[in-house]
Amino acid sequence: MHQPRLSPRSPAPDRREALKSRHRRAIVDAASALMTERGDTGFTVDQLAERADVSRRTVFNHFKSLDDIVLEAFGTMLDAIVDGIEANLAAVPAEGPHGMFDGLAAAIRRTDLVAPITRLRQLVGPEGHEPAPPSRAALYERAINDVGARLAAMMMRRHPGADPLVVDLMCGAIISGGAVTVQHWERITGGVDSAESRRVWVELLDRMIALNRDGYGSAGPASP
Amino acid sequence: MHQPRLSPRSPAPDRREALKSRHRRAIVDAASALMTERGDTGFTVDQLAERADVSRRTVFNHFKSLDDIVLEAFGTMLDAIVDGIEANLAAVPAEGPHGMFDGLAAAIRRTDLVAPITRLRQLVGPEGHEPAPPSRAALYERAINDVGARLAAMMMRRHPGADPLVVDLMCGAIISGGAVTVQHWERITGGVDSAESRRVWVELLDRMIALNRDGYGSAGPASP
DNA sequence: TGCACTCAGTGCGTCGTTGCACTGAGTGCA
DNA sequence: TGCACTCAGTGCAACGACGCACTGAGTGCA
Repeated sequence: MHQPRLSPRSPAPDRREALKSRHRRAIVDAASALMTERGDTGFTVDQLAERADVSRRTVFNHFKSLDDIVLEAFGTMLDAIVDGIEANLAAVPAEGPHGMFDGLAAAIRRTDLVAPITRLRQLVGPEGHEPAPPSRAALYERAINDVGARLAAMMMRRHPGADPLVVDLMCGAIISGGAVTVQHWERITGGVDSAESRRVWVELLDRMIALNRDGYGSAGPASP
Repeated sequence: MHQPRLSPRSPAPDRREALKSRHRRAIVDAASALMTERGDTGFTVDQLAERADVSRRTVFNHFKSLDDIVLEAFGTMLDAIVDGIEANLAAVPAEGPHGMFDGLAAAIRRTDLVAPITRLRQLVGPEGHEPAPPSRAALYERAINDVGARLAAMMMRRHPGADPLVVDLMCGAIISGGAVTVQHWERITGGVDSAESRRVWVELLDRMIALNRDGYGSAGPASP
């Protein structure tokens, strides 16, 4: 069932709509609260329903699955990532045939991706669970895909004449690349913030951006 | 539909019951608030529903009529009257064949009936509406009857072996007599509190009690 | 006195919530 | 490896709230 996100400034037309919206909001807010308190997404439907003050059946009347709720609860966090990138896009004018990509790349260089992506990975799969169980990995994957989709929507708004396929692929690649880069950066530096670890981040990010800019055609090892 | 009064100390067994109780309570509380604010019972169902945050249909799902709600809202006030009488009953031991009546009479002499009955009449029918419209008069009548019923219930608890018919008649007579006495007292004194007006009250109350104690057989004018 | 209006109260159908019993996946343990 | 348990998710029916159109009583006015 299609659930449009309700704008806070458009009150529901009647009491039924209001109740429905209120319950949906309460469920998402409860999920956020439980994630914040526990530091992970491993709460049960019963705990969520109790916290939201609805029945567990009602939870599934509003959402298809627990993962859907968690993703919705991630919404604010994911929006913050995209909002940060968008703010930096405005600061850097992009020109020339690669303007869209170069502008995006410049904005990403200026945006803190480490903190939110690290936070996301912690919530979805706590330390010591490498590799994450398939269900947790799938949730993380969906969250990253969601950021890509939101980034694409934002880029389409800024470049209305752009090819939607290209924008979708580009944004998906950039965000997935960002996530992989964070992962490598953590392996190399242990996730510790320092002048050296920031240098490593810039290097890895530049490589990721360059590979995405120029393509992977010559990405393999040199032929003998 | 029978609606048992829910004790605050017995939470509803499930969410449906809880919701039902919550809405019923909200309706009664809203009626109390509106009566207090307006100084009368002349609010509309729409105003009540809005204040209680339910639909006007829901109001009639819980109560048969607006008057039923008003009476329910009077509950605290009416209970206070009976509680006051009961407290004074405990202070005066009643002995002898007329012990029950004499004890009740003594307690009533020590209880302030003027304030609550005056308050009740003001809420039900504001000044300048004498005689009150039939509908308002009916509401007042039901409220007075309700006090009588509560008083009878309390007296039965204190005198388990008493004849229920006698107790019902006695309590109804005493309370109705009290209301009539307040009315006469107001006509004579204008409702003003003073040493003289209190003397008049005691005189009228004594006459009412004596008539009820001894019956109305010789109540008419003396034969020539 | 008839008309227009307000408001209490109602019947009926829809909607969202809820209770309950159930299935199946995943997990831990003997 | 089989069993018992937990938990996500589901189908179904009942319940309470709600929306809506309606009726009738009461009221004020020309």
